[in-house]
This record gives sequence, structure tokens and C-alpha cells, in this order.
Amino acid sequence: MIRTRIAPSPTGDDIHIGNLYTAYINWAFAQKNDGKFIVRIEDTDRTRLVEGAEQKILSTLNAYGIKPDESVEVGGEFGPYRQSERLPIYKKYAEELISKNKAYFCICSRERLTNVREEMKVQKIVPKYDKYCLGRQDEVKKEIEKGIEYVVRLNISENTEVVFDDLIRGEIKINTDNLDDQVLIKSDGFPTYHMAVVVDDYLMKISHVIRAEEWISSTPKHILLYQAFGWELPVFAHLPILRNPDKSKLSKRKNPVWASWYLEQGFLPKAVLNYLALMGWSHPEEKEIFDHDEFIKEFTLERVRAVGPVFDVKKLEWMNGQYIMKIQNSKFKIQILNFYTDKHLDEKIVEQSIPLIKERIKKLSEYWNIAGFLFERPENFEKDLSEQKELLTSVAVRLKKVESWTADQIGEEMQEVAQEKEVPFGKFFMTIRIAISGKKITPPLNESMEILGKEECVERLLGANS
RNA sequence: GGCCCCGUCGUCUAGCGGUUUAGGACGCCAGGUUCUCAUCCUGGAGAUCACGGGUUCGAAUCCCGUCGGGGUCACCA
Repeated sequence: MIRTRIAPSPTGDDIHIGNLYTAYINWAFAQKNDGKFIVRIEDTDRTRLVEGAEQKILSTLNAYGIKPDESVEVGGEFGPYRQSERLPIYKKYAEELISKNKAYFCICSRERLTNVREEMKVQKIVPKYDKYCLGRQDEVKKEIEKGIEYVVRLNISENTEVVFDDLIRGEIKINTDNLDDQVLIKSDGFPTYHMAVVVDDYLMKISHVIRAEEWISSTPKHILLYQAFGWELPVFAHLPILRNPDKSKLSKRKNPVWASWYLEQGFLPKAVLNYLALMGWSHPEEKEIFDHDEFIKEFTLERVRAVGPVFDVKKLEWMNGQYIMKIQNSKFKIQILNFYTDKHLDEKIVEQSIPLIKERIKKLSEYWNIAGFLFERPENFEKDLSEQKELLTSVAVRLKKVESWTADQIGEEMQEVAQEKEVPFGKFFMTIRIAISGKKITPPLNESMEILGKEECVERLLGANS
């Protein structure tokens, strides 16, 4: 049974777009193999915990349509799925390690720790804990009984090669001399990430650990833990990390990173996910636009490249535009209505406007800019119309007489006026366009005027710039 | 700095020893359609496959080195 997971930490405003990427891959991989996808909340850092973050992460994931088979919300047989509720479990396993001499208590002060590391840095050797407490465990235990704060450390043996096979990168080898005696249980009694992730992945029967590249260097620590327990290893696969344009790790200082931001901008969930699918992976037939089913069908970890791709919002916008063009008009109407709930848009007008703007916007947030004039009279005009009053008046007079108010008819009438007045079409229609919408760039004019209705158009033509 | 990962057009990528004058997509430029914009169509610029050595009849593709980029070195995940 294939079981994958993502393990977000509620330490930010929302789920990071890079985590959404990891989530999509994990989810798709589980789907492909008739497996299960689990969301586990890793809330062991009490100092960085952000109120409401867990809920936000879960709801954003849901908004993107990535539904876990097991999680704090839907439950499952391997719960609890929140690490802060699993403390006794970690404690038990830590004790097991201690009894097997694979781990030990440490009561060194932070001052001593930094001093030791500083000293090692000066000597140009890998700064790490010097195992001082390991050699005096009886003494340490007595101190602990008296109430001194302590941590539990993994006892890593020296000069040993840890080798693992990464499904994306092949064999990766690291010597334990580069590894610190990792803290397993912190002084507040909470496990560290390394402890919790291994215990939980084991207990939750995670078969494939698919996570970002930044975890490669801690994977040996995890493997050592699995070995200390005598547990079978999961398969590891480290995905490339998404980059800023300057190639550094995608960060909020240089890029919008919260997954919900993209939704707020009017990107469609499926378009974002489709774009993300193309990060480091490509369709065997080089297709760029494909839905979940096709991705699930074609995705393989072996095809993932190990290079860190730059997240290109421009291409995302193009892709979103592609999705918008393909979306059903009735569905699109609802999307727009939902996106602009605060404006209480007239549903009928939205519906009529859709064929006009569908090929013109790349995200929902552009709708108001291009179609707002259908709902409100323009207050500003991008071109001065004071010299055009006579022309606008004659157009208004002419249109007043039109009986069948259709785009074609409106267009014909206006063309006739333009010819009578000997005004070139380009200039003529731009003047009307500005009078009607206030803008130089608009959806097709005749159709827009049809939507606005005769009376409104005539009033706008007469009232423009007056 | 140590360790680890990576290196094909500006960006996302195809390529897995010969079919490649290195293909596609985004973006960019030009033209066409058009009352604006967009869509659509056509064309174009853009990568000596980081560099240097090998291996081979033959290398973007395999090996080594150099350089460059990134990640990681916490009682954070």
C-alpha cells in the first residue's frame, strides 16, 4: 500500500506555495497508486506557533481541491494527526532508544553549547556537540532527578557512511562525521522535527517520503533513527525547491509565497496546480495543459528533474488565461460573482459580459478593470472629449432612434454617422469608446453598448465630459 | 567554510551515444486579421548544451576536474 503525506507546520500565515507543490505531487502519486494521502500537522515548535495557521492551511488545501484521505479533519486509523497530541508516543520511543544506548540525556547549557561550537569553528572542524554528557550519564540522571532541564540526544557513531537511494537523485552518501548528535526531545518535552517525523512516518506506515530538497541533509539523521529502532526505511524522493528569479529559495521577501494569495489574485486552483506540475516535471508528450486525471496517469517520480526551477508568474498568468478561455460560461459567471461578492454585481450583466471578456483577462482580478464600466458610469476619461461634444451629440441623437438595440444595428448606425461626419473609423470609435467606458481599452464596443442599453448609452454620450 | 544537490535559449523544459543545422512552451520582436485591447494565424531573434580534459569511429548525452548556482550545518521545521 502506497502511503504519502505532507507535514505542514502552522508557523506562518498560510501554506507556502512550495508546500502546495509538494502536496500536489504527494497527492497525485498516492492517487496514481491507489494509495492514501495524509496531512499531518507538525506543531512541535511552540515558540513559532501561529494562531489560526493550521485552519488556514487546511482550508487553502481544500480550496485547491487537494483532499487528504487522513488528517486532523477527516480522521483516520493512524491518528491523532496533530503531533502536539502524540507526546506520550514520542516519549515512549525516546525511552526505548535510551534503554538501547542509542540515545542519551544531555543537560549542557546553551552557553556551553555555543562555546563548544565556536571553539570548533575556530579550529575549522565541523561544529557539533562534543558528547560531553554521554560520558557522565549517571551524574546527568541525578541532576535530572533534582529537576534540571534536559534534552535527549541521538548517539551518532563516528565515521560511518550513511547511504540512501533517492528516487529522483540516485545514491546519496554522507559521512556521520558531518552530523551532530541530534536533539530528539527538547527541554519542553516536545520532540524535534527529526524525532517526530521518523516516529510518525513509521507509525502511519508512510511508504514514500516525498519532500523538498532542503531535507536532503537531514535525511541521514532520519535513517540513523530508523536503524536505531530497527525499522524498515521508506522510499525517499527529494523534489527540487522552487526558486525566486535570482535562483534563491522561493521566499516571501522576493515573491508572493502564500498559496491563498494566488487565489485572491483570481488564479484558478487548477491552473496553479497545472503550472506547479510543470516545475521539474514534464509530460511525456510535452503537453503543457492537462487536468488532474491526466497528471495522475502520467506522473512518475523518475521523470522529475533535480534542478530548482524558477517560479515564473508570467507563465502562470498565461496558463490561467488558457484555463479561463476553456471554462464554461455559466461556471465562469459564478466564479466572477464569488470573486466580487462585495460589489454585488448584477448577475445578468455579468453573464452577458462573459463572452466579451473571456479572451481578454488572465485572472479574475482583471475583470473589474475591463468590465467595470458595464456596472458604473465612468468618472474619469482617459482622453479629453471636450472638443467632441458635437460629434457625441449627433451619435446620441442617431442612436435614440434605433429600434432594434443590437450590437450589429448599433455598429451600422455609428458607422453611418462616422461617414456622414467624415471622421475616420479609428478616431471615431475611440471617441465613442471613451465616452461610454472612460477607457481606451475595452471589450468590443457594439456589444458592450448593447448590454448597457439604449438609454444608458445615450445618456453617457451626452453627459461625457460635461 | 564543511557536507550535500544541481548546471540545455531570459524563464519552464524535450533530449537519455549517431534520425539534431539542439525541438517545444512562456516572454520578447515583426507582420496579418481588427473601430481599441485581447484572441487567432504567420514569421523572427534567442542555447558554441557552464568551462576544460578524457572515453568513443561518433557526446548535450558516459567519466574526471574546474568554475558557477542552490541547499544545509539550532532545544526551527
